[in-house]
Amino acid sequence: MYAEVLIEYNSKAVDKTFTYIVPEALISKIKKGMKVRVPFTNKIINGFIVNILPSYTSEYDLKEIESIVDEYLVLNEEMLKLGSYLQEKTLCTKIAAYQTMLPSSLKVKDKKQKDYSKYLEYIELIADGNTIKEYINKHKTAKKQIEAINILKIERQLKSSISPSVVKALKEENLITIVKEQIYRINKKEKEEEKITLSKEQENVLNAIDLTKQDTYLIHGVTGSGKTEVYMQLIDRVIKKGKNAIMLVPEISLTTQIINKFYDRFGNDVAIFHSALSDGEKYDEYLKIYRKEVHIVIGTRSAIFTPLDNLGIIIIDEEHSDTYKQDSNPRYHAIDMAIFRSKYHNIPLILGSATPSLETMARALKGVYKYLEMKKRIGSAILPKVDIVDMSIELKKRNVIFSSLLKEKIKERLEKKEQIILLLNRRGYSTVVTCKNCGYTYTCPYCDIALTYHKSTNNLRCHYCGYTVIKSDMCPECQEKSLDDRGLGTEKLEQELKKEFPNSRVIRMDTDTTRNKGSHEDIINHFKNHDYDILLGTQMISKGLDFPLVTLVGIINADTTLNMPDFRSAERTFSLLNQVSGRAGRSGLLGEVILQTFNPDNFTLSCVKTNDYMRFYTHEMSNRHKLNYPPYYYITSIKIASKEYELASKEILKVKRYLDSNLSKETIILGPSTAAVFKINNIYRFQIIIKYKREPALNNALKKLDEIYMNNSKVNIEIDNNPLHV
DNA sequence: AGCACGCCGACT
DNA sequence: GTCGGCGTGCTC
Repeated sequence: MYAEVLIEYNSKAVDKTFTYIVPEALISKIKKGMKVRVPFTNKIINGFIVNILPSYTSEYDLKEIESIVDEYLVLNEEMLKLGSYLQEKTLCTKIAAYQTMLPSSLKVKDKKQKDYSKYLEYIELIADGNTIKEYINKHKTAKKQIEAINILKIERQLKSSISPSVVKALKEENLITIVKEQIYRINKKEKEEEKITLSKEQENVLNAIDLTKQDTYLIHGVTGSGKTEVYMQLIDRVIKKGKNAIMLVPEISLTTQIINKFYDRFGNDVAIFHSALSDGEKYDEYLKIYRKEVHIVIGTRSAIFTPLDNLGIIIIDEEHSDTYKQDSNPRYHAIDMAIFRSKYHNIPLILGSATPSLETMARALKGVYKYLEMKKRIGSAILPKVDIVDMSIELKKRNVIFSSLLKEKIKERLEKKEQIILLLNRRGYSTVVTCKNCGYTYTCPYCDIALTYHKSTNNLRCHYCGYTVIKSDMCPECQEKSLDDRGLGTEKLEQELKKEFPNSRVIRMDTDTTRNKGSHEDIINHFKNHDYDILLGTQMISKGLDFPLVTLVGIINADTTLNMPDFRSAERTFSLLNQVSGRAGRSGLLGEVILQTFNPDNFTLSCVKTNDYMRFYTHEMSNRHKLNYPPYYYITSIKIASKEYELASKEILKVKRYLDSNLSKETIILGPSTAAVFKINNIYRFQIIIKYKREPALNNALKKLDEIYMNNSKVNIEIDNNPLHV
């Protein structure tokens, strides 16, 4: 017997199968999808069996498989197919595709698999009554030992509860034994039964979903409309049919409240997966799945690969979230993988959001996805009232950070003992130049995106098409010397807040204050307990949080996201502001939102004010149509990276020429231009953007380009299909 | 990826 | 005359 094996070297040069002889001893055990160790050149390394051949003839002198890594760790047929789909979609190596499908703790690092299992050790009495009596009579002076024996007669004890010297003595006499029991790090929670009455809208959505066949549904429900309850009802029905469910959430640490709801409802039937788990915790959760002890998996992006068989439903909450696209290789989108799996199992895929991505919405309106709507908040809660404040007027009153209105409202809430959330989305990595006086931002006349400032050359560039303009000292709009390329940060805001409201209790949540494990949860719990009055933070405060006492949301500067140099900045702004606004007034109390901006007439912001997704959608779609952006066109970005500036700029031109002559006339090839992050670690990056509606030649062209640079150590190529950030 | 082989420059 | 630079190609 022979086996085709993929070598665990993530390199294009060895991205093919190598055939090995299956030794006699392994023939009965070997399976497709198994991880094995094989001799390769002069080393023993890991590999994956992707195929088994009864016979094989070769000019090579074939070697034998050395051993099996783990008999139980087998990628099933579905996973093998999903892997090759992933590879095809992202052009990554085959081995990288399979590796991303396994949790990192189960990847074999080097020689030996580490034992991640966690145990509790118990001491049990094993000797019979007579032996014990004899022993006690012989050792009347050993008080501690006798005491231990008497306790153990009643019940076995944790090893740690008895002194090691006593244990040693009793063990030597064979009176006791030590039993190791594996435990899970994340433990069972008891179910809490509660009576649920569904709203009419929730009922309607549930009834519209057919669990017996594949369909992709979009549940478009406003914040607080009770989508989570719908998910739980669906999962409940699926489990009752004896099937399993996967639910993806954007970031678990930010959605602890949802997780807790699931624990309350389903108890120990839930396994969770996210990057903040330790390797051991991941191993335990994986084991629960492997042992078929759980029916529900909740996790972030990579949880779409959990090898649950007999799937009954896949749910993707907050489907518009950027976190579902991996921004390193392989650059896959969880929704694509979910569609593949739902088709494989012939089961429904549920996409849920208050602000669906334009791509998803367009598909829903075209009937590709089934569209379900939830327009009302549950119970007595109504959507908050949104006020827009023009900061350029406030600036003249010397209100740099807080407008008079926001100050007044904060004071009011503090007096009423209600809570406040303040959002300050710190400027991203791109340097966008804005006028502090009038809010003017440099934008590209051709691509309608913000230009990026390059300090070294003092000019502004469009990294889509390469348009360049010199930065002037004065604002081209209002002629004031007030152009600024830096923004206000959360830390500064916290200080200002304490100055302005010295008696308020302020807690800050951003990447700096949440670095430690569990700190997210701590902050959320403290705020929920009303230990603090004001929660201030970046966009991580916008997701899935439910604080009944929050009645005011302040958006310090709505322009930071609006001005990101990306064609999706309006969409992201709408989604972010809509979500954070949705944090206000979730119980009976009326919520209010104060939105500070230099662009009070901005269309996106006006849609946030009226909470009008459809108006935003229609307008933004016509923009996308005019400028040939998704969902009207697909986008693929190609980046060339090299330590040598000259070489990189020369190679990107070659790529451009290649594409020009190999792609159809209808396809738009933009650039080359400098990439958004042009120079990191002394590596220069140039990029080309391809926009196309239908381009059958594209995949082959990309594969060719990939091959050309495969063995080039000086130049690297990065290809991203449907990039999130261009 | 990792390693061997191989073909040209500056040294004991 | 040799040591070593890294470019090229191969690994079942």
